[in-house]
This record gives sequence, C-alpha cells and structure tokens, in this order.
Amino acid sequence: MTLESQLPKTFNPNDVEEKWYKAWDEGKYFKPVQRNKNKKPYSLLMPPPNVTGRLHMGHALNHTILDILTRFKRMQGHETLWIPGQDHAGIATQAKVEQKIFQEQGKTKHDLGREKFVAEIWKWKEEYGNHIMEQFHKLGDSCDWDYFTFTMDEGPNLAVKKFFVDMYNEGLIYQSDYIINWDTTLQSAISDAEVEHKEVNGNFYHLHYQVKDSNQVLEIATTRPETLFGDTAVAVNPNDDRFEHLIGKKAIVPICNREVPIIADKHVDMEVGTGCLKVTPGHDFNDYEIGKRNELEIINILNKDGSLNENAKAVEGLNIKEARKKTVELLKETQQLISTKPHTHQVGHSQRSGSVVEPIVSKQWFLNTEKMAEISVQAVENEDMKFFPKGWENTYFSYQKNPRPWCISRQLWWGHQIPVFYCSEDSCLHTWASEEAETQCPKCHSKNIQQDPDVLDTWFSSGLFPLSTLGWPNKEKMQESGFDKFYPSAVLVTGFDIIFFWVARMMMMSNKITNQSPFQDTYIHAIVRDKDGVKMSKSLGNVLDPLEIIKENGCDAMRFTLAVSSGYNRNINLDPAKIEGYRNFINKVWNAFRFIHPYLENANDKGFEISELHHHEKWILNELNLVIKDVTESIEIYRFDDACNSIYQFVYEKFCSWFIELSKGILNSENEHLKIQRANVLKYCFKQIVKLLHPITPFVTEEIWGFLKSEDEELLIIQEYPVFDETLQFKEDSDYMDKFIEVVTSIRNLRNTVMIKPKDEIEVRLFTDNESLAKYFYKSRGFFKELAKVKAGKIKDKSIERPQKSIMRATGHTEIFIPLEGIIDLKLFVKKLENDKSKAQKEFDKVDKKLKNPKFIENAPIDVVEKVKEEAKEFQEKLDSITNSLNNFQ
RNA sequence: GCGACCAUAGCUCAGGUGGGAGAGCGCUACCUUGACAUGGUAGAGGUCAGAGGUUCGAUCCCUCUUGGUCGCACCA
Repeated sequence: MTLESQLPKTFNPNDVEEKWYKAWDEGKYFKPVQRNKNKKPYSLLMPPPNVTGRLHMGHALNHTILDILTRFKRMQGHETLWIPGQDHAGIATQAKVEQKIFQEQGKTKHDLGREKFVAEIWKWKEEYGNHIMEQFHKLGDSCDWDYFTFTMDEGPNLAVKKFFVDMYNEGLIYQSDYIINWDTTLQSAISDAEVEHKEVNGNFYHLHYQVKDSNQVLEIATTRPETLFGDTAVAVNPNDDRFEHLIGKKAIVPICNREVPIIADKHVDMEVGTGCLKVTPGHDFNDYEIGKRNELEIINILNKDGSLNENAKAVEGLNIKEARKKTVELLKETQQLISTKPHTHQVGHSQRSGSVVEPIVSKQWFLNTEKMAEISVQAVENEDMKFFPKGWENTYFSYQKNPRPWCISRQLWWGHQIPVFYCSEDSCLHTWASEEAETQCPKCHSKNIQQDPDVLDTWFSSGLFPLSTLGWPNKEKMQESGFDKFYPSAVLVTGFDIIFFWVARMMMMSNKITNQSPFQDTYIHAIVRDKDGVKMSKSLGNVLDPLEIIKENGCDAMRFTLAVSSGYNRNINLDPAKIEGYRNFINKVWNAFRFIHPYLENANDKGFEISELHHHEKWILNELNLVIKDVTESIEIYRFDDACNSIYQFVYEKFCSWFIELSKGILNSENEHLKIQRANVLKYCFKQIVKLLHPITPFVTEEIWGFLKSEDEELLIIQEYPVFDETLQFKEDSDYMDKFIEVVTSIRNLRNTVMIKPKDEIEVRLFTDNESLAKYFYKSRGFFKELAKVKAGKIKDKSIERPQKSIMRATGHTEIFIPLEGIIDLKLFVKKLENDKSKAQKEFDKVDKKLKNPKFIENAPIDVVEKVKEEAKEFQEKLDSITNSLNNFQ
C-alpha cells in the first residue's frame, strides 16, 4: 500500500470524527472506571442547556473546556464522570409551545386547559428536545450519557419537593403579599435577578396637586403620571422648611379628586425634583416601603395583562402607554400639567419577554436566603470553593452580600408545581406542604383539597442539579449513582452571566442540604464574540455556527482554537482566520506523523536505552519533559491558553523544525543501529505528543494512535497521560543545542542578507573561546552541512586572525564568518553590521549601567548581580566581535 | 450615583512573588527543498495610555488624569 492511500497528504477530519465518537461511546469509554486506586474520583456537571436551545459557540467553548478536563483526568487515571443534563426552562419552553399551538391550531393554552397543554409541551420535548443533545456528539463530548438528567424528570422533581417541604417546615419558605416584579406579557411574577434595566427616553411631567382647604398647590415631578390613580399620599422630607406647615394636611389627587394625606418621610430627598413626592405604594418599590412605614392604603390599578383596572376609572381598559397619554390630556384639560420635559431614565425590563416590568403587590412564595447566602459567602472566603479567575468573586459577593427574599413562584403551567395544598372546607382551611400527591386533608380528612396552581422558578430546580443528578434524596439511587464518590464535584465551568442565577443558587442550596459546597472550583470562561468584539446575534448576521466550523475545519481545529483562546480572559473575539490557522497546525501534526510513520516499522516499542542516546535525542526528550510539566500544571489551573501554546511551540518548532530535520540524515543513512535508535525516540516522542494533545484534539490523535499503538494497547482515550520523568533531564545537551540553533540561524540569516541561493553551498568559519562548545560544533559538522548548507568549515579560537572579505555575525559565544568571493554589495552589509553594533551596544549599556551603580551591587540579590555580570560579559564579547569586524571594512 | 475590571506590536491577546518586552494572525524578502504551499527560511514592527511617587531597579507596587468595558442602584 502506498503512503498516499494509507495516510492522505491532507488530514480530513470529517472522515474520522464520527467513527471515533461511535467507537468511544459504544465501547463505554465515557463511563467512570477506577483505573488507579491512588487517584480521587473526578466529576463535572454539564450546565444543562434549555430544551429549546440551539447549539452555539458558547456551548462549543463550554464543552471544549469540560471535555478537556474530563479527558485529561480520565487519562491521569482518575475515576472520571461528566454528567450531562437538560433544563426544562419554564418560561422559554412554555412560550415556544404556546406559539406553536396558536399557529397550528389557532388555540390558546386556555382553550386546551392546563393538563392538555402540559401534555403538548411534553410531546414537543420528546420530539425536538433531544436535538441539541445529538449536536453535542459532534463536539466530541465524552460525558456519560447514562447519567443524563432532565430537570423535570422524576428524580429532580423529588429533590425539588423534598427541599421545598423542608424549607417550608423550617419557615424559610413562606407566602406573602409583597411588591414584586410583574411581567405583563408572561403574566407571571419574576425574580429581581430576571429584571434588566435599560435606558428609555421618557418625559418628566410636573403636576399640580391642590392642598385641601388652601390656595396652595404642590408641584410634583413624575415620569409616570398614570400611576396617580394609585396615589395614597404625598410625601415631603421631615426637615424641609418649605413644606413643614403642610404635613398632616390633605392633598387632592388630580382627575380622581381623592384626598390623600401629606406625610413626612426620610426617603424624600429635598434636592431632587421639587422636593415633593407622589406616593404610589401599589406600583413602586420605594413607595411601597414608604407606605409600609406610614401605614398607607395600597391601591392596585393594574390588571394582570398590564391594562388599567376599575380603580383608574378615567383610563380603564387602556394599556399603560395609552393611559399615560390620556392622563396627560386630562391633566392639561384641568390645567394641572405644568410642564413636560424630555428625560432619559432606566426602566426595568423582563429578561425573558422583553416587556416593561410592572411592580405590583401580589401574593407570592418566597425563599428567605439570608442565612444561606451568608454561608455561601463564607465558603468562598474560606476557599472551600475557589473562583478562577479569582476576580469573579467580586461579582459573586456583590449578589450574595445583599440577599433579598427570592420570589420563587411563577404563574406558569410548565414546571414543578408548588407542593402546597389547601383544604377547602370552611371549617378547616388547613394549609400544608407535602412531597406526596395528596388526596385528602390530614386534619379534617376532607377530599375537598387543592394544590397551589403555581410552579417554581426554573432556577429552583437547576440549583439542586448537583444533588439531583446523583440521585438525591433517594438513598438507593444515590448509592447506585455513586453519590459519595462524585459529590462534591471538582469544578463548575460556566459563563459569568449566570454567576448569580446558577452558581450562587447551587452554592446556597447545596450547602444548606449537605453542609458542603457542590464543587471545589468554579472556572468562569469567556464570552465568544465575533472578530470585532461584537456580541454574536442573529439580527447582526455575525453568528458563527459550530457545526459549520466543524464541517469546514474539523472539530479538533475548533477545539484547539477555543482552548488556546481561553485563559483568564473575559472575551474571545473569534476570527475564522484563527481557526484556519489552527486547522493548519492539526495538519502539521498529521504530516509530521506521515513523515515518520514509514520509519517506525522496526521501532522497538520498549523505547530506548538512556545510555545510548544521541545528544539530539537527549535534547528533544529534555524539551518534551518540560512541556509535559508545563501542560499539566497549566490545565490544573485552567490556563488552557498556556497549555496549548506550550504544546504548539514544542510540536511545531522543536519537534518538526529541528528534531525531524536533524533526523533525516540518520533515517536515510545505512547505519541500522542509529536508525533504529532514532525511530525508537521518534516513536516515543510522538506517542507522548498525541497523548498530550488528546484532551484538546481527540479525533486526530486517536486516528494517529491507531497507527502508533502496539497490538495489545487500548484506545488512546484511556492511555495514561504523560508525566514528568526525572530520568529524562539533560540540561547540558539542551544548552549546547540552544547554541547550535543560534549559530545555524545566524548562518541562515547571513545567507539571506547577501542573497545566497538556498541551494548554494558555502564555507563557514566559527570562532569561539569555549573549548567544549568548539568540540560540540565539530561533532555537529554534519548537521551544519544539512541545515545550513555548509560545505566546509573551520572552528578556531579567537586568537586566530579573522578572514578578510567576509561577512560576519556575532553571538555572545561564537563569531560566524562567511568568506565571500567578491560580487557582493559590501555597503549594504556594512550598514547591517552597524545596525547589529548599535543593538549590541544598547544591550551592553543597559547592564553596564547597572554594574556601575554601587547601590545596585549593594542592594540587589547576589544571584541577580551574578546574572547581570555574566550578561555583561557576553554582550561585551559580542560587541567587540562586531566592532573588530567593522574596523576591517573601514 | 456606588463598585469592579481593563489600557502591552497593525489586529487579538499572554506576561504568579519587581531584575535583559512575548505568542498567534497579519506584513516584508527569498524559496516548485520527496512529511506538510493548510508549506519552508530569514526578517521588520512596541516611550508597555499619560503624569507623579516608592525602589539600586517599575510593564508589574501606590496616587492622580484620560479613555474604555461590565455589574449594582436609581422610574422625583
């Protein structure tokens, strides 16, 4: 078989991705297996995507990171479990199905009734809900699909009920009339966290309120004149001289002509507006508090859909916008509108529906999070749970240090129904919470009972996910799923936007239940934006589709790009050109293997004898060792950028550009012993390389592994991750090699500056006073020939006179001369040499200045002084070399 | 308004505890080199936003200024 047919010239990722995913999945390689008793189990949770979700770059990034960690730990021998899941996403899903039914059947959810409607959602979920999960296979996710958990499954439902009932019985969950955020589109309460403030252009309206039994009028500024129908007071600051005499009197609300008290309240700021405030406790958070302090009446002027109700007779039935317009007109008619000035201000919008949030007073269920938040703050302060990068603590604390009651009830049909029951018997009216599906009142045994119709906030069940995915609270299921092994999990990987919604809630709820944080670390990754840093959105048309990228460049290229872009940064500006670049890298790896593959036939799988290693082999093994250390350490602290760059640099520069090039001569020689030895080392290195790369680029590495592995070896996915090897440290060979590389590069540089053709062989003279280095160079003469096209060379010490009519370059240790047979533009070269000189001079001056400063010698640590002295010596030598050479040209 | 974060090469970014400025992409010159043109070789390019301070020494620590991002609060 030819090389070409077995290993194509260009790696084609799409040919192998499906094959290997299937092999891993069907071979049960994603299941947790204890391979090394000394390693702790390692578990991770997939942030459950919405049932309605579509795969986007955010998922691709999140899953790339999760999968890197999973594969890395699995290869290290930890019993590794990545748990996948999915969120029922109450509001989003209900809205989607509602829309679908309306389009297809022209019916509303009320036409169907609750039971039928919920059944429709389940039907929809079964049909479309798995779509995104199938897409995750394309990303290479190595999660254990047997653990897949949907937040509405029986298990999570049990967890939700158990937690609710416990908190209810503890008094932490309670029902209360309170001012809450009302979404008029969804017709449901939403939590504070779900409100986004957006800047809106509105007006400042100045109104007149008549003081009763007086000629005096009060000027009041407002942005919402329509709420005057709900006014139950006018407030001034208690210390405001201007209005002191009016406190206790009555004001008359325009249009509805209701008398309301003029009260004093410290909330009113004398400096702001007119110093007078209309108080609408039913529709403003601050006014609600004022109302409570002053025992004011609450008037609700809104219907559930946001239209005005009978309490605002003059504008009844209108929506808020219309009502505002009409109110202003009426005020004009009665000449109580003084002025209208444009004003921009922040208005709360529902994150879910986008509509303006209306504060209304309503009976809702709340969870008192005060104590739980305090504990979850402590957990982070004690480093029981650590944020990476650490800065995100601030965001977490800013929420958790000001806990407010969490409004957990939603007036929806899709979700976990609140497990509270009411007895309808007038003589009983018992209310209780229960995990069971109750059929009769435990007190009066009446069957006339009802369950609370509301459902719970989606985040209530997501918050319990770390526990419910492992079977909590069902003892048998917990045993079965290995709760004790896998809880708490190792790390949570997610975006900053849900630090409060999800991270904080999991922390609170899990700490409450288990007295432990649900994960040890939280890694907050970046947000993927387009190449100009603009958020991807359908309307802007700048969305990159992961599946498209995979099709064009392969999954490995996408994963590597995302990983190398992912450190402690906030944004990833994803440029398709970058993905292409790393696709090229994948291809480079492929071709490097393609080159060495034919030579590996007789390679001894047991490797090599350390005593017989060639100095180049020692060098590459030393470098490989350093990379292994660096990559491992970087992944442990979630610096995927460092890990990727480290491997990239090693594979591309060290391995391909130098080691393979240096190996060509040996591989094509007749020396069978050296050839075998080199093949052994190449094979060893490449095995290590694909192992190092596998967590990041699983497909291409598994494919290559298929050609590399011995018959008794398993798939790459469960091979042991490389570890730093004490016996493979060769510092000296590494130092020599660095100098060799420096000299070869200098020769190439010289050739380039005077346009010597790549094929032309040249003569080179090296001058160095370092004897052992001279010996090393002598030993390497064949390699100079191959890599720098040197046909003949001499190595002398610096006491020997330098050749005339030559071009030269100097390093700190070696002078490189190339004699020339005329025809060269010397002026050009002299200019370059002068440039070299000025650079060398600058280098020298910098360190020389330090050494001439007695305070530096006095104060700086000895090792620093020594280092600078050595540098000075090298720079001096280099400078002298260039200066002497220049003199020869003058 | 309160708070946090950021400013390093043309672009995107990396630079634990102060001690000779880095990467990828892009750019320039040359090269049909038997692994790879998705390639090779060699380069150019930076007052580390500005001003002050601490220090023998500051991209790094402190203060201020300017410019930017984000979070929270604010519907008088």
